[in-house]
Amino acid sequence: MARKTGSHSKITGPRIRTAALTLFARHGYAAVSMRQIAKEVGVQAGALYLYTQDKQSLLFDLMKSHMDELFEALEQLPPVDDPSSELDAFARFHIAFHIERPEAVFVAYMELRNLEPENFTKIEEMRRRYEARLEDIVKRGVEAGAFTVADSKLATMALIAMLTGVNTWYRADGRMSQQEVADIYAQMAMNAVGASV
Amino acid sequence: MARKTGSHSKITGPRIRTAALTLFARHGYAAVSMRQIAKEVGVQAGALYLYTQDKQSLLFDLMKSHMDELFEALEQLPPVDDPSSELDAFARFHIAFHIERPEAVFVAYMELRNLEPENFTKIEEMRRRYEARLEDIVKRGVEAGAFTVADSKLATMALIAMLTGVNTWYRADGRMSQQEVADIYAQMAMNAVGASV
DNA sequence: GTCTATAATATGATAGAC
DNA sequence: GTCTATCATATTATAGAC
Repeated sequence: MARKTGSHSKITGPRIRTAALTLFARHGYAAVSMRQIAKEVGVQAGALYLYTQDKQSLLFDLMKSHMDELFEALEQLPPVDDPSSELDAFARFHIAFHIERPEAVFVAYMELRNLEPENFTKIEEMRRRYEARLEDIVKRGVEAGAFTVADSKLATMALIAMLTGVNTWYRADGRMSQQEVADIYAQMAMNAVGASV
Repeated sequence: MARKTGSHSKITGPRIRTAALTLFARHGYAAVSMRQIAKEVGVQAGALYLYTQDKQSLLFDLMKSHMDELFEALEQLPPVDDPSSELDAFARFHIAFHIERPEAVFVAYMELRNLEPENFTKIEEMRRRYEARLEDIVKRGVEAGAFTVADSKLATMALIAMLTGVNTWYRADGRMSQQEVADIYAQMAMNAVGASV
């Protein structure tokens, strides 16, 4: 496996992805040109096509990787017994995961409409699956008499929106630590479904 | 004030705004061309510039109008005495207002990053003012002993995110009426801040 | 693996005819 | 008030040199 002079395939690929993620998050997919991405990486525009089939693939791969990471991390959650502990753990997990990668979260949500139909379907399906995980917890809590909600589906959507909303205002250099934020939001999530803590 | 044949200034202006709003919501500001908007309206691209200074003004005017309408509607809310009733009324107002104009809400949030700096500042200031109205309610509720929250600012952000989240899934032809949704969400909002209903 | 050059096309905005 | 034509520029993506 001889390496040619000037070859950087192991490093350039990830740098392109990082630059694209940052630029897409800041200006939006449609507003960012391949030349901007190339400039950020320090290569010419043509070189990008050695690492991605086209601009759309670049976006899709970023969103797909984000969702893959989300599920991978979710599987690491230690199992707990009662629904209240489950919801508490999920809330804390969701906040920790999302707060740590604001750009990816932003792109995953904001750029859905810029995905071509079949790519959109794939990402939507993954998002649906993730929400179903939370809905399961809510439903089990209701069945066990631990939660009081008028509608499990609506409660699930309300919880997801509330928890993900942290990303709109949280700053690492703000007045609160990630831990404090997670504590407070987990409590509000529990309250929202009428759980006693 | 003679009117020339073929003059439609009274009707074309609003139609341009409507078309732009729909297209911006569906595809994003950066992805929509002036020619697309013109085609939707049924005029040539050049004619758009009789009604808007440029593409950026078109976006800003849409967002500004949306925020103006929001405040106008908020002022119509009948005053109530206790903080619990105030929060209940605000939650119902917020959902009703946002659920009725999904495109404007979507654009107002998603296209913030495509506003030029001074336009961005103006819209952000209005958004901040709206959030402050809710924060006031939360704070008064805490002082009155009606709510139990760890932090008023975080509770406010959590409530706004939860309530606005309705727009991500609500469809007029769905299984629930707007009234049912408002009832359920208002209840969850009250729960979240530990209010007894 | 990266560059330069370029094809093919789209863009925002304006000028001038009607 | 609207249209056609156009300017000046930017876009994605590819071909071929090194």
